[in-house]
Amino acid sequence: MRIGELAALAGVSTRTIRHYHHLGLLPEPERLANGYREYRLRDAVALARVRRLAELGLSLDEVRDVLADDEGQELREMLLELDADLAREQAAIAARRARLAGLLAEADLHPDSTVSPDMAEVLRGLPTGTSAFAEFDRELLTLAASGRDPEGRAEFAELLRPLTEPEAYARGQVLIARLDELADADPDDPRVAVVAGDLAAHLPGEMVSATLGSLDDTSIGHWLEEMLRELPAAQAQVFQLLVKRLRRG
Amino acid sequence: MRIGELAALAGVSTRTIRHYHHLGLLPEPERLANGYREYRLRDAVALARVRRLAELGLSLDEVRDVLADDEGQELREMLLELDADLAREQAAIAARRARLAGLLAEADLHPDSTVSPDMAEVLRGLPTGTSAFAEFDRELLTLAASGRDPEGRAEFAELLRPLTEPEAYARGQVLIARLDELADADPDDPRVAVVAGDLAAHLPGEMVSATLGSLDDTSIGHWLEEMLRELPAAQAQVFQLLVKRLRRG
DNA sequence: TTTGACCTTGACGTGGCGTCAACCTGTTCA
DNA sequence: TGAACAGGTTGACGCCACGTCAAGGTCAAA
Repeated sequence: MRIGELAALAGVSTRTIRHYHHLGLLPEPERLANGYREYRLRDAVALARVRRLAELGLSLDEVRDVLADDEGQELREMLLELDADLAREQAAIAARRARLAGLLAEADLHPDSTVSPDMAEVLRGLPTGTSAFAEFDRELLTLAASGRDPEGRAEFAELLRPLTEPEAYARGQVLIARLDELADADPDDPRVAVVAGDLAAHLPGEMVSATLGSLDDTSIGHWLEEMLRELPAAQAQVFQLLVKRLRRG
Repeated sequence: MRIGELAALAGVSTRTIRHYHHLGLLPEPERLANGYREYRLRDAVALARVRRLAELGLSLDEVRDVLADDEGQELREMLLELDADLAREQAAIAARRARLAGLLAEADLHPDSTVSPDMAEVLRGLPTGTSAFAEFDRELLTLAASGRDPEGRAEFAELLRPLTEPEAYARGQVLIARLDELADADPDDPRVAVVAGDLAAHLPGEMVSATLGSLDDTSIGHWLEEMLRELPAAQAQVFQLLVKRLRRG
């Protein structure tokens, strides 16, 4: 039997067979006078064994180990380990499909659909285009949300939900406008402290405590520092004062 | 923010970030005077988007397509396709785990456990070591079984089950011995036809019809021809006669 | 005689980075 | 001051299970 026949019989490519020879998974058979490999029944059986193990999901290295191992011990261990791997993979795929289902269920095809549906709703509360500060806020929130797992994002969106209600929404628009007015102001401008105070009053209590908790994580605190450097000095100062004020209670 | 900080923030390696720059998934940020990349908030947001899409299972090429696409149309298509892929993968993994469970449930750790449990039982009916013909038969059966899917193997083993019953088992041993005696015989030896006839009578009717059906497949017929060339001439002749006789009814 | 189907070896491509290597920069500690 | 150390830079190879050329040799059929 020549290599093409064996390949057709086993349902693999000739390249695959030669690959297995190269890896030592399959012994090289006799050669005919013209150099062609001449396969016999035992080669077909050996190839079928390799394929069965490979199709179970073992790597070719593992297949070699199993074949080299005369007792079934190693095989059993590998199969157990493999089953555990597959179970994990299965769970991961299920989780991904769940997220996908959530995204697909949303008819909303705005680019923001790459954040979770809940977050999309929150972000719509921010004015677009007109306000540099709102842009900053949007990015901060998007980033903060995307660092969490799906349920974490839902919780996060829940913390922010009070800001989407009509009354709070209107106050939020005003605050954003007042922050934008500080774009060119001095950090010592008296309006800075006032806005910081109003902002502190505006934010939902639960959100504040959750945020302060995570700010105690030094890496997140450091990261916020970095980000504030992108804001005009007075606006950054608002945030500094805000954090101080919130920490005090 | 430098690359290490961004990497820590996003939960990826610096290598990953540079890789995304290379692929054009992430714009190269400004450089500091020393050549270091200086990242800003928008880069962190962009990276988070790439990661979210990649973690959903899109390839990086697909991520690039989605990012380049301003409407959500392409994203929606990809997500649908992706979900179908994941569903297929899920089914494949479930099938593999089912096979694994079957193998693991068998306490039998003999090397033959790489064939299905049913087949292992059938193969135990063949004498080991003493008979070259039995060895051939074992290989043929193993190969024939391994070319099928799990339920196909179960059906196949079921066809062969009559041969494992005590009476048929004893007759089988005798037939194998008689075939071994033909190892050095001439193809025209009168015993050849006799053994072929007894063999035809011995094989289960359902197995015969199923086998003849598949032999009409030219590739399988050709394959059997190849395999018979490994047998001593008289034994091969037995098979040729057997097939002729069975075909006639 | 030519075509066409097969075979041979060898080498590069795939994806998503990990992991060197070889070098530069900037801070910190003795 | 110097040396260590923790960053950064580009570039190149490694991984896995083969797919896919490339550049030929072999053999049966038209």
